[in-house]
Amino acid sequence: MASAGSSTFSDRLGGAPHSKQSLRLWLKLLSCSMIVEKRLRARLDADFETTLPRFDVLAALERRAQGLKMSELSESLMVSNGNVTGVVARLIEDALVTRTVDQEDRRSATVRLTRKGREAFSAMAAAHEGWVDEMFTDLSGSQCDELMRLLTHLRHSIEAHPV
Amino acid sequence: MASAGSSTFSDRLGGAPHSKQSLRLWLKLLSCSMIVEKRLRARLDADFETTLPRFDVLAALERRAQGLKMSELSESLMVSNGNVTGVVARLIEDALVTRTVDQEDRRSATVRLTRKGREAFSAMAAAHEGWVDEMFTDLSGSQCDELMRLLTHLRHSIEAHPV
DNA sequence: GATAGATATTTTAAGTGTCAAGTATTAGTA
DNA sequence: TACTAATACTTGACACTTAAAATATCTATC
Repeated sequence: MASAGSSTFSDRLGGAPHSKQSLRLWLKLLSCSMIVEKRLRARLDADFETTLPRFDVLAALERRAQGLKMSELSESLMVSNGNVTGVVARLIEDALVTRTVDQEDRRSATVRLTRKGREAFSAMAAAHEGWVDEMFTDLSGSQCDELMRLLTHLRHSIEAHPV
Repeated sequence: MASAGSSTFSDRLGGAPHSKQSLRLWLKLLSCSMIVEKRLRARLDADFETTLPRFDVLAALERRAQGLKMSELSESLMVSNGNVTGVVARLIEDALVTRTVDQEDRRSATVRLTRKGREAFSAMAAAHEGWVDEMFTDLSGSQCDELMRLLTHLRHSIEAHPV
């Protein structure tokens, strides 16, 4: 009693095939994340005249007083090396970070927050947390937990199935 | 018996305050969507020598045989007008779409898939659906449903609370 | 020590994205 | 009809993004 094509059991019960369901879920996930991202970008621009990538770099640095190498930054932010070069260059212009060539290994450089950078970031971070909290307000604590659990599961699935 | 700061009931039971929980959830959501997006971009590039924005434009057009205005495209893709201009220009170079000035209103133009565009898209769409399905494989149908339900709820929350 | 290969980063070229300003056209109105 | 305002879109300036090539430096080996 094989079913046609690649469809499975659930088809015959009127459910969409898994691939269609996955696709719809992916589009929903993407749209949620795009909307939130757009909001955050707009607020960072309006309230702090800065951008999300700049904020992300500051956030990564804030967690490490001893600074981060360029390559650690790009790995932690999941972006390319060349990308970080540009963003950091603009942060240096604004005196929010410093870039020091490592004397043990002169190929590599360490990026650190300046005092001004730390102060600017702490104001932004508080506002950022507030914006997210506001947007997520209608999710109860247990709904957040459940969503977190399912997304963790999803990430495992993604990582277990590199396409 | 007021709690300190802006924390509420749930704090005292050892849970994180809602804002921290929201923030963690947001970062998880973002990372899932970034990973999937990166995978899709890489596969579109490797298998079809194209990009996600191009694919998105073709997908929007494929649903409407009569074509879409530039402004309908930009609204449907949630990007700016100027952005669509560039992507469409490159699709025209590849003869995947046409752009026709409307004779009733010569300010506006309609973009349509060519036969070549339709054929190219249908191959890409099938592959795209397969990639997503593969990455989401470990989510059961009911987990997909639950995730979809929670994300819909989240989107309502976001839209009800414009920051 | 010289030289080959590995590593850390920057540079380059092309695409994507925004906003603001500009252009062309249409619609409304005195 | 002429003038104003609104609309649809493009252009320009800048930021972000990537992959690939280039640069600088270090490491290992002969």
